[in-house]
Amino acid sequence: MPDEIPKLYEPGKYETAIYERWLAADAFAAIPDGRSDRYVIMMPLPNVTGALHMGHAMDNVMQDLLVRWHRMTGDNSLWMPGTDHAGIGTQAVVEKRLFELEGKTRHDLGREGLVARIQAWKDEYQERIIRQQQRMGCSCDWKRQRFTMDEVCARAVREAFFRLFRDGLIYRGNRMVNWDCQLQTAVSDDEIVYEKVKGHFWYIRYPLADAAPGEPRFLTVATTRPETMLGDTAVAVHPDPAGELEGRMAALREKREQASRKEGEEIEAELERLEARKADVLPHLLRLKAMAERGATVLLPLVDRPIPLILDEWADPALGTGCVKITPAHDPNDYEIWGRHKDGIGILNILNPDGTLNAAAGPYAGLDRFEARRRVVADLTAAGLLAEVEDREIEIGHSDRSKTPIEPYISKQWFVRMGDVVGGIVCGAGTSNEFRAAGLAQVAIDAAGAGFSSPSGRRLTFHPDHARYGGTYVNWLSEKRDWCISRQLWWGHRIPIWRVSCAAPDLTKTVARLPKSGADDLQAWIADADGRLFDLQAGPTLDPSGRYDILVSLRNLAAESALAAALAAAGFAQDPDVLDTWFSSALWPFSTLGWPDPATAALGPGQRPLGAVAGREDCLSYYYPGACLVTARDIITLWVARMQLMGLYLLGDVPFTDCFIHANIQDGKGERMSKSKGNGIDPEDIIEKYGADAMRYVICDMQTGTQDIRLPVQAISPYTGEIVDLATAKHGRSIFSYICPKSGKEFDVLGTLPDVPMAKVISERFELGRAFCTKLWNASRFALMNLGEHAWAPLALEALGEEDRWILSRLSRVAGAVTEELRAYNPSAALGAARDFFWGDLCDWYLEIVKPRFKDPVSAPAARTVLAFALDQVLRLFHPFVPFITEALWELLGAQCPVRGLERPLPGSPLLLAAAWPVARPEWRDAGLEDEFSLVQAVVRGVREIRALHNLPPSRKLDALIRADGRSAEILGRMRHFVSHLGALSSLEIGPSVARPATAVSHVVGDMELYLQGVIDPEKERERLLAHRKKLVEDARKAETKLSNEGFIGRAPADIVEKERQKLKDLSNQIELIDANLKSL
RNA sequence: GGGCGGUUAGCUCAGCGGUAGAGCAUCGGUUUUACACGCCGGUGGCCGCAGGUUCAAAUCCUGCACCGCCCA
Repeated sequence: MPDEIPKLYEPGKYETAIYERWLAADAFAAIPDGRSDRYVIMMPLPNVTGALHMGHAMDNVMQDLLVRWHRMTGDNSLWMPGTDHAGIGTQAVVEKRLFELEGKTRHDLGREGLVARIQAWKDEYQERIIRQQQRMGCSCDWKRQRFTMDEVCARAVREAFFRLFRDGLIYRGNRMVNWDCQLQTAVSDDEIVYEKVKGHFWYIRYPLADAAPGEPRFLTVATTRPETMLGDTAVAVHPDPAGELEGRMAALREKREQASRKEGEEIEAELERLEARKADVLPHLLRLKAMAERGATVLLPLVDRPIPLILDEWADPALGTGCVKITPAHDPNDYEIWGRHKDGIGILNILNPDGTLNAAAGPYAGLDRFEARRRVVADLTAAGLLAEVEDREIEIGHSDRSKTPIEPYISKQWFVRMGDVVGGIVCGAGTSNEFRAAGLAQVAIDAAGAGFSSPSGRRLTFHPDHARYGGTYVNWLSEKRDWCISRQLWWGHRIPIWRVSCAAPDLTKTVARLPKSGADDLQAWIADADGRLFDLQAGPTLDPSGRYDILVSLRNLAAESALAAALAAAGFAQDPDVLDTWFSSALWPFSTLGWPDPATAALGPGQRPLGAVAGREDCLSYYYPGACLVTARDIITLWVARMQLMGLYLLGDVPFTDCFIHANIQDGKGERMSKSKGNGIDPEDIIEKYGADAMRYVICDMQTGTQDIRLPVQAISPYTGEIVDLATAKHGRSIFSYICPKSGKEFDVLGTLPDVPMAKVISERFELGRAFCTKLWNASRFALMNLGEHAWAPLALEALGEEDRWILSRLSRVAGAVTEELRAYNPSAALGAARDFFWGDLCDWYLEIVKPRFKDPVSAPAARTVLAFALDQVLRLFHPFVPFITEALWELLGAQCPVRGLERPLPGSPLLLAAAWPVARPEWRDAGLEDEFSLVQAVVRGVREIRALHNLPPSRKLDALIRADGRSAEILGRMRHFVSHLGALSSLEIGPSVARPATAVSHVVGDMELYLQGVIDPEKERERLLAHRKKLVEDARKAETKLSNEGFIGRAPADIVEKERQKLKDLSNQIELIDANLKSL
């Protein structure tokens, strides 16, 4: 049987079958049982926007590593998989395709039609994503797979929204958004592309309404968007222009002191410019400031609307005219200024959602925004109010989807109140974990602090650098900015609010029409324009001239079907918006487990039940809170923080206690890898070329700490099949296409050019992983070939050879080290420790030493027992990193050698996935023996070095003598057969008085000297000795310097000083020996 | 503009007070019956720059330069 094992491991032949065996055994299943140790990972749900790339592979492999390890340690382990509907992202790609392929907009399809299209897209990509994850080897419990819009998740979203709303933590208010006038929707910041375009800076003169004699009659403002003047509600000047200029200049003078010459010139020029402004502009600004202080007004041209002249530091006296127009409804900065001066200035929206001007624009109403600009400029020119026009390059944000310029636009949005609230909030209301907190953000901040105490006693820790990532988390949360949760989309969870707007006197009448039944499932508030909430009875106490909203939230679908019709009859309409995707993903750690009621969760066919079954707890109480969240840095604020505050608020406990932040993957140029940039790698391409384990191995090896990873990428030419380095290849006609250097033909890495073949993007870095798998395969193959018809029998440690005890000592050490490194979230170090043991100790030394024993009937059985045991442990240690190949070898080892162990048989397992994790055996540790072995290794390395230098192949046996005494002589004598065998020696003499034969070359190893006969090139030998001597002398000189330093002798710890003395002594001895050898050459 | 990182061998990265490391690449040697995707042995570093703290600095502190990321 072992003879049939092929020399090369071909992953493609094993991976699918092994994964299917795991699935058939339901080996990833997580079911509550009597174990109190449990390990829960909630997968950071990938978007269904597109397929996974290497960044996801990193994320998934890290999770699989942790969960497989914990499963082997005996924890009841759940890895919950799932996908995210990714509202804006998915709707955007589908709408974009719809337009490109069919020329249709979403309005042509209607809400239901579009949602059906997106659903189809989601089905396709969800399937693809799961396939990718399964090919990577992810050991998720697929029978718990969720999608954020599943019924079970939707119910949780609804319940969470209802509770927040009931507790007054949700409101509707104004917000400036990026508005796409063509698609008539708000778009997120990352969907805006900024382009430099040629534009103008228009200088407009505004008359001052009530200038006294000696006061200026005009002021000038500058703008790139003159039509927005129609929405101006103020003009601002700096409150202390003189002081500001002086301060600016003082700072520059100070900087000039230390600046380089070139910088100094620049600073000098700037100082001169400011000096000039003091003369030209400042007097004017000072007069304007005085006017502002007495409440002067500006008469807005073209519409003759009086607006106040105000004081605000945003108006920079060092720039432009020093005056700025304030258009709060159409500029984000101005909107902030409005926030600071709410009592003094108004806010005026002049745009309709389609980009035409509305009634507030007076005579310009109905014009398109671009036409309005032309008309405004023409009219200002005619009125003689256009002081100047300057050409200028402007950065303009364009919608990535419609390619039209984005407008800053005020709109009504829904918010979650993040700040502290009067009276605080109740967390975990109605649970045994109930406690009070100041507010949502604050409780999430507290949970990451050392002093946090909640009823559960758990808190959140980041790895591998809590100070850094905890800082990111706390800093962001500390802003306590309200969370905008509404999106003007059709794909997502509809906001469960019905509302009607009415005048204050009508409030009582409308409130009376609200349905009476099911009051527990209905929460209603009266809200004013700023989002302030009032009791339903508050109507008579409110400003009678105001308009108010009545907001109603229905708790669940049952309430909706019972009450929605009555609401509609009372004039209420459901809000058309959907919730931010992060709202549903924030609930992921418990919505997936059936919160608020696992017993009644609506699951898909074939899914595992969530409620209590046959004496077992329900899944929510068993698996919440989870253990670890695995993700990348950029998700800390978006998602980690939101999950924390939702978990704390709704369940009274952190959703997970540990958050492992892994690296991001960049390409060879340091750019973040993404498929849309053309530098992304599809994990399936790597798996096909190198194997899933090779990919996983390299990913684990790269995850060293907090450092992002550069992964240079290459393409496989579709013409020649050769590998093309994308960093150096010439581009074709697009930046995503390249020229194959051999064939001169063009290929494409994105698949966007229909007539150009697509190339797969890979990275040669994965060769390393493939080499490792081959090594593991072959070492196992060798073991299996030599284990023979091995009948297991117990073995006492004393019955073993020195090499046996040595490898067991090393094994015990490494089992502890791998575990420690995994605990410290250091996969690279864990893998490195296992690899060094396996490749270095086991393959390079132990296997080489025991080879002869397999032919010796006396010493073979012990060697076989130890080897089978070592291989068993190695496979277990590597399994979480490289699960497929180890599982395949486990089966072969089990067939060859079903019982393994030393003093007693190890507990077996048909599947390695379910086998027990190795534990360190302190009683096997033998530090003395390891030291002795190091000495033997040093001697063997000495022999090899001389062989290499003098071109003496191992086939040529050498005669060797070693001058050694005391302990060294004893050790070498005892292990002389290792030296003979590994050094390929024909004879070996060891002793204190061994003399150097005249024809021999000599090598100093510690306090010993090694003589090898039959070496002939004295010149090479001389060079080698001199080089060695040089290094020793250099080290000795350093040591001498140190030891002659009184500070060192006096202040360094005694053991350090002693070590240095010993070192110098050793070095001096070695130099003496080398000198003697040089002389005798 | 604010915050957080990074800069160590040709490349990708460890090390984070006590003699500069790994893998890949490179250069020799090696087809010895597990493995040439292997084995054996080399070469290669003012640890970004400038100051400081310390008996001792790649490691701690300050400043500068360059490169990233996040937020405005």
